[in-house]
Formats: sequence, structure tokens, C-alpha cells
Amino acid sequence: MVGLVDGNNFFVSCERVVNPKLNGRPVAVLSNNDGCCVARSNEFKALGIKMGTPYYQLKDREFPKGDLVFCSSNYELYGDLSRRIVSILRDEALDVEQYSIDEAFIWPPKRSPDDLFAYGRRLRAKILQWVGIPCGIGFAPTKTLAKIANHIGKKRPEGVFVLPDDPAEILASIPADEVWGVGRRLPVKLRAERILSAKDLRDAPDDVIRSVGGVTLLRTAMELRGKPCLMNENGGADPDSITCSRSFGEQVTTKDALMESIANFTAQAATKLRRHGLLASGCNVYAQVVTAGMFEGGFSGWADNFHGYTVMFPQPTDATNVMLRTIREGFDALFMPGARYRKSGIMFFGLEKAGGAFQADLFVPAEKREASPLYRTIDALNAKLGRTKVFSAAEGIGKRSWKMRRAMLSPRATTNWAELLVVK
DNA sequence: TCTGGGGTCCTAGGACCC
DNA sequence: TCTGGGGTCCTAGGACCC
Repeated sequence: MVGLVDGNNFFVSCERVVNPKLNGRPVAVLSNNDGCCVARSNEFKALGIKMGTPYYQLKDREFPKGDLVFCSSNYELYGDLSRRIVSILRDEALDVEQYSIDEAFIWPPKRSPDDLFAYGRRLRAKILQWVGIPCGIGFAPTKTLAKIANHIGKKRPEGVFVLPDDPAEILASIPADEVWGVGRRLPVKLRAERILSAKDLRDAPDDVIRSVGGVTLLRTAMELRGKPCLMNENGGADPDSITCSRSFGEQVTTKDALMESIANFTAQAATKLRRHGLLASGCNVYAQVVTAGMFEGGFSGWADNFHGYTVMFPQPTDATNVMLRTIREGFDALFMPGARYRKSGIMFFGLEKAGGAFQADLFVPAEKREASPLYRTIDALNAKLGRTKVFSAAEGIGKRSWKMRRAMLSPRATTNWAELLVVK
């Protein structure tokens, strides 16, 4: 059996941990740059405001059931509370796979439904008492079924649900498009095959499922049948790419400001790269231009206004200064005078382990591919003294007008001594 | 008239997740 | 005026090898 533990309205619950006055009120947490709603409390959902609604459309509106509360996103806080929950799970389960900041799969030590139920309730109570976050927990034979059990558990007063041996009735009540692995596109094709519920998907012939959604969808169907196809992904596989991009607080129109933003995101992504002990072979630099009607596609269907270029580093590296030198060489071709930029970003690819085996060039003397000692020192200093005590001048020492807006930021109450809560 | 059989690597695009 | 930021996997097709 596998369990799924999932924090309820996670970001909102985190904000409530450090500010109990938010309890019972309609609260939403905003995306970076105070853009749109990415987490909502139950009270907020009850007002009928959808996920992804832009903040500017809501901030001046009045709602009957009390004033809306908005929080800027505070990832330092959410990340810390998430780590605390995972550490409890590691104590209590045979194995834990953290799936996202607010979800983890666990392999429980119990087997019988009664034992699982009691175990789940105890786990839930412990997380609530130790961290302050309410969770939903679901148990089932596969990850996909555990997702379903979790959704049911969340709606129960106990917060826990163990999927019965024969879940046909439950699956029949769940629309196919709510199944994990079925997104926005597949339901159209599924309807054409008269596959409407999770049970329909489970019971459909393999060849039909394959023709609609390939082996990926077939795996989902097998999971619904109780045959595990999605394994424990632990083992910490290295990422294939590392990205850092941000929308700007104000539109950027100068070359210097755009290059400065890219230098910042390069430095951030490089820190992430070094944390994984990886070197990047090259990168993609891109920027997004503001154009009329670009948001007409809605939350995720934006017009494609990205311009960018690709550069390869002289050899795979994790040294920010080497990267910045290479990136600058192509930058003139990217910048368009007169354009208004709203976002920029960088993506590293061709990642390999520092100090590991690599494919050398037959005609070029092989140099060792080691982590940069300079940047190991800089990372250590920043870890000790604060995230950006030591940085490249290219990142800018002026106003940084492109910095994102976070007007309603809560304290980093669990990770920063200066921002501890004061309890009267 | 009629023309093999087995691979690899890369890229773009589509689908999905949180 | 104003709308996030990360990722993954799979497939098809092209170019190439013998």
C-alpha cells in the first residue's frame, strides 16, 4: 500500500501558522510579483473565485462575506514548514517520496485497512500539533488510487481515507478528467470514446487507451486497476535542466537593466546547480516582450513572445563569472531598443556531475571538470551571512527596478532570527 | 513491374504535474 | 495599467550509421 499526504490549501495554511488572525477568513496567496491567486482558503473558494484569478481584478472589489485577505508568496516559510512535515514522515514511514512542496507519498508500516486508518489519523494529528498544518491522507494500492483516496480523505472530518478493496462504485463517481495524469486536452478525446468516469478509463480496452493517450495514459489505467506502474522515484536522480526566470516588478526598457536581471537569474540558477554538484554545458537566455492581447489565452495559454539565444560554455562549468562572460557575448543580439520587457530567464542544460566521467574531445586536451573552489567559498559565505552578501557586480548595485513586487509579505518566522514572532 | 533490415541520435512539439 | 515558475516524459520525424 502507498499513502499520499497532502497539505490542505498549503500556502494559506502556512500563512495561518504565523498569523492566526487569518483563521476563518477568505485568504488567498498570490503568485510571484503579486500576480494572481495560486492558493485559496476554503472561505475564499466558497466565494467562487477561481484559481489563477489576477489580483488586480480583485483588490478593489467588495465581497459580502468579509474582506478578502491577500498574501504575497513567502517561499522561504513554505519550504521550511514543508521540510518539517517531511521529517515527521521519515520518522513514521518505511519510505517517503517528496513529490512537491505540499505532497509526499509514503510507504506505511501497516497493512490492514483498520491499522492504516488508525495510523493515518495519528500521523495527521502529529503533523497538526508539531507543524500546525492540516493534511489529507489517502491509502491505496497504487499512487494514482492514493491520489483519489486522498481527495476523499480531505473531505472527511477525520482527514483520512483507505480505499476499499473493490472501489468500482467510487471510481464511477469520479469524472475521468479528475484522475491524476489526465489533463486539459485528453478529456475531449476520451469523451469521443465514451470514457467519462475513472471507472470507464479503468475498464476501457488497452488499444483504445493507447490510441487516445499513448503508454502514459495506459499506465494511468493500469494504476486504476490496482497494478503499480509509477514507482518510488527516490534515489535523487539529478535534474536534466535548471531554470530561473521571473516577471519584473516594473517593465524594463533599458539594455543595462535587462542584462542585470539576467545576471541575477544566472547567479541564482548557478547556486542551484552547485547545490546539486552539477556542471552546465550551456544555457538558453530569453526575455519576454509585452504585446497587445498577450493574456487572451487565460492563465496558461499565453501568447508566445519569448526571444532568446543559446550559448555553450567553453567547457562545462558551475562558475557564475565564466557563465556571465559567455552570456554577455550573445546579449547584443537579443536586446531590441524600444521593446518593453516583462520577464527574463535562463535555463542550463547539458548537466553533468562535477568530477565525474565525461565524454572528452579526441583533439582537445581533457581538463578536469571540477566544481569551482571560488564559488564553493562564496556559497558557504552566503549560507552563513545571508543569501546575497557576496555577488557579482553584474547583478547590479542600484535600484533594481525589475525586482518583483511582494507588497504583502509575511515574516520568515521560522528561518530568520530577525523575523521571529513576538508572543504576548 | 520488381530495390533490406537493423540501428542511433537529435529536435520539436505535445501532454502532463505541482 | 495590472496575469507564476518551475519541471518531467513520450512520440514522430529527420538525419545519419552499417
